[in-house]
Amino acid sequence: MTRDSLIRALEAAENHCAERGEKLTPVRRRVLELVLEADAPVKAYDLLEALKPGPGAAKPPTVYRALDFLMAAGLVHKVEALNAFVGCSHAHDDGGAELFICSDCGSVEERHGAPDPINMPAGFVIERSVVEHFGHCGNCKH
Amino acid sequence: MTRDSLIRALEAAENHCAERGEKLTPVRRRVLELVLEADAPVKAYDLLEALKPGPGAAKPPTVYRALDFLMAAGLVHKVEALNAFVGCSHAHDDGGAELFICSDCGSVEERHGAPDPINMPAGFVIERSVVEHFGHCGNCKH
DNA sequence: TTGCGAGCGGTGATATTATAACATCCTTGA
DNA sequence: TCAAGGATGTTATAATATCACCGCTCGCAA
Repeated sequence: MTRDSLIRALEAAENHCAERGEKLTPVRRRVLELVLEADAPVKAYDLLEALKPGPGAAKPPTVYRALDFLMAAGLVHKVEALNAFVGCSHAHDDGGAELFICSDCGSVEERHGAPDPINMPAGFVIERSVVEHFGHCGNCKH
Repeated sequence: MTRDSLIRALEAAENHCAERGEKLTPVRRRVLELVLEADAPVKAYDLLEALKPGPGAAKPPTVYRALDFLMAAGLVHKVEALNAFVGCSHAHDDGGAELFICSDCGSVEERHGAPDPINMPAGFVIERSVVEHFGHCGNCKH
């Protein structure tokens, strides 16, 4: 992600939060920035490290609270199978995304609006879906 | 799961391992039994508890090794979003399953053979997919 | 101005999940 | 018998996540 698009994404995030009547506070903004800067899913404790260049080091709850907020706002997604987080420049309030994660370069592509699965058990009503595909992206193909 | 079908599942698992040139040892068998008995995803440390009625209590690596083996054999699946495990009476060597998990009663239904996602990024080759749907099953529907 | 309440973040402790590293034991086959 | 491999036992620790409590600040209304 280029410097420019990062700045644009942060502004968009700011607006997105404002629309929801919420605040993108400095901590939240900084965490989002770190997640967006990364070119791969980021671990919570790596964020923690990145946040503590000064003496008043951030503690785990700070990071997890920021991540919870950002996830609720649709600005960040959790990669459940990795216990890691990815940023998402185009916020959406719809539920989960479908993620394509390259095991070689770590890049993540996000898709939305997949149709309901076929073969769904009778009567089942989906509330939240976790869909994560691991493999090799076009650039890293073997 | 009824007592009878549990026994049949364990026998099938035994055969399945034998076909693969592997052994369903007592620890592995006991772990599989506990996972199958549960009517909801089970946590590794709950298995650990269940395994230590005696003085020679099981330690975490024991459980995780058994789970790793069972997952490799396709007898158990991990629910990534819950850090929990579900048994699977009909072993399959194909990759991941598509799971439908009821948030009310904890029941898990498993499906296979979903088509490749539409909208896949160009050139992406999927190696492993994690697909977990959370919601309400037919019996618990609101 | 004062007092209140909500939201946010700081802090210390702790819970939960998972693995590393090494020792022991048992089976199998040369 | 002996070596090799695999399975398990054991101790310790790493990695991930949450709890509970505190104090700050801001907006608002009495």
